[in-house]
Amino acid sequence: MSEQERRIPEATVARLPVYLRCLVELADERTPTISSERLADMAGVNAAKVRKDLSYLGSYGTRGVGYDVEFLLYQMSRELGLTQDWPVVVAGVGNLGQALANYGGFTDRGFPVGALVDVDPDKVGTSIAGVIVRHLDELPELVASKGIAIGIIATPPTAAQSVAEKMVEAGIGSILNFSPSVLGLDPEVSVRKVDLAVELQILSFYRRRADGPASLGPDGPQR
Amino acid sequence: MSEQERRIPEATVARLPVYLRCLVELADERTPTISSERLADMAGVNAAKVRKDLSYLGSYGTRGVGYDVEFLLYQMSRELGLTQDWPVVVAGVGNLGQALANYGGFTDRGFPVGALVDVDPDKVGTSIAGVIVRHLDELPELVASKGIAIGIIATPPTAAQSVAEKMVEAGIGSILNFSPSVLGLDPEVSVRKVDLAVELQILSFYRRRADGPASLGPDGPQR
DNA sequence: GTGGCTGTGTGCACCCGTTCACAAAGTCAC
DNA sequence: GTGACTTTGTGAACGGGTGCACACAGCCAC
Ligand SMILES: NC(=O)c1ccc[n+]([C@@H]2O[C@H](COP(=O)([O-])OP(=O)(O)OC[C@H]3O[C@@H](n4cnc5c(N)ncnc54)[C@H](O)[C@@H]3O)[C@@H](O)[C@H]2O)c1
Ligand SMILES: NC(=O)c1ccc[n+]([C@@H]2O[C@H](COP(=O)([O-])OP(=O)(O)OC[C@H]3O[C@@H](n4cnc5c(N)ncnc54)[C@H](O)[C@@H]3O)[C@@H](O)[C@H]2O)c1
Repeated sequence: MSEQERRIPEATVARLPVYLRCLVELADERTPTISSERLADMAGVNAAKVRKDLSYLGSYGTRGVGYDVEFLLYQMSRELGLTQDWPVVVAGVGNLGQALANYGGFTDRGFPVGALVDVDPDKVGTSIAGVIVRHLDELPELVASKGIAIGIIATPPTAAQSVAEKMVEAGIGSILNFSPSVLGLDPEVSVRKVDLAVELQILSFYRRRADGPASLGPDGPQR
Repeated sequence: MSEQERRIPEATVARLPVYLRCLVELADERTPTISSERLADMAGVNAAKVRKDLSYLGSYGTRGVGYDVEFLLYQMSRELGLTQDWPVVVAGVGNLGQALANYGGFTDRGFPVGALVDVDPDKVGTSIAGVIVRHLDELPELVASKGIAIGIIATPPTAAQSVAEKMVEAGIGSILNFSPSVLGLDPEVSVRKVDLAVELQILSFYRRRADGPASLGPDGPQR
């Protein structure tokens, strides 16, 4: 696995953020190195999988020792594009949108809330977590001026498709969709969907089956 | 594929709720039948996949015609265990917990909020969406009296593991975890995790790669 | 009834991802 | 320097999921 341009498998990409969080934790407690075995435990996956996943980033381990936490943390952040901030815009500041806007965890991880938009005149102009809610129509200017890269959809499902299209028009190329609706967009645009009702229904399925196999999460086994 | 006990693949289970939502939409607009092709379009998947998925439920289609919407809806609801309600408890009524409690979409889909629990004395005793917040310690009685089947964790990550254990002790067998923490529980317990920061980081990865392949969602391609 | 048409159900080949197992690389004690 | 020990990196086997392709079931028109 030399220094060529490796293509990282989809499944691995989905696990990198989990490893990343483990590494942050380890770095916080000043652990200098970590073996694939222990990291696997923390992340709830198989050790061989950890090694294979990490090997896509490069041969950063030391045989007989493990991985240098700080170094791996840096390499992984770089690979995930987390060496820079990615401001997000939240569309729809209802129940969920407000919770997202008030949540500090995103900003901490490099995803500051650059803008909030809604169409409700009662909401436009109000301020949430220090950010003033703007009208959806101002999206293009907001995206341009704040350097917004990611759009989060927290509108009712009926509005989702049109909001998504406006985001794409405004230059956004990555969308996280919380509404239970299937978006039809240019395949160039990266879309991820979080559908809470779907999660509950999957749990319901396994429950009904008198405890079938422990369910798997979005991206592999969970613990 | 006779009337024997079919084992439905994990990947199929994750898609059934998506089909279900499409069917509900179709039923609402009084569409009598639907072809795999059209349903595939609506769900954003491949038509052959739809047919194979549906075939696990039984041979409910009519060749040359398609599937009877109402009938399929019923069969699928039954298979997903949605012919009954599954009350949920939300642990942690902060930003996210309150948004969840206020959200009507769960109750509509058969997942009423049976209880809310927290440990903050300022929150215990208050009422959210008509449900009084109780102390975490009351979980066992609440689970028993309200027939709660599913636990939703919306506490800070540090509390997640201990809350999860208390849920399991109280008799809960299915958990939806919103905190960014890896839970270690009896494999009998079904756990699903929704980690918003992970989703954003995955988007960040593909964005950095100057628009790699459109990302895939939790369970397959998305649109 | 017959023929034509539409769309299901599924066999099959392929691909991606997982896991095992082990050689090689590196560390450390002496 | 040598040897024992630890842990990586990866080849190879396996398993599950996807999507093509097509036989054939069922409907409709006449
Ligand atoms: N609240 C939850 O816990 C929760 C859980 C699961 C899913 N969801 C989904 O998230 C979405 C939002 O849920 P919610 O509870 O926050 O709903 P909500 O009704 O509280 O808020 C929706 C907000 O979107 C705004 N809006 C409507 N049309 C818009 C448009 N075209 N552009 C911009 N904003 C617009 C509304 O003014 C409102 O402020 C829904 O699709 C819902 O299904 C929410
Ligand atoms: N708010 C969001 O939009 C958002 C987004 C992504 C992830 N999350 C995750 O969801 C979780 C909750 O986020 P939040 O923003 O609502 O946090 P929050 O701090 O607003 O609320 C947490 C609540 O949990 C309660 N709590 C603490 N310990 C508890 C315990 N042992 N048992 C029961 N309740 C307890 C607190 O009293 C508080 O009410 C966090 O893990 C966070 O990382 C939240």
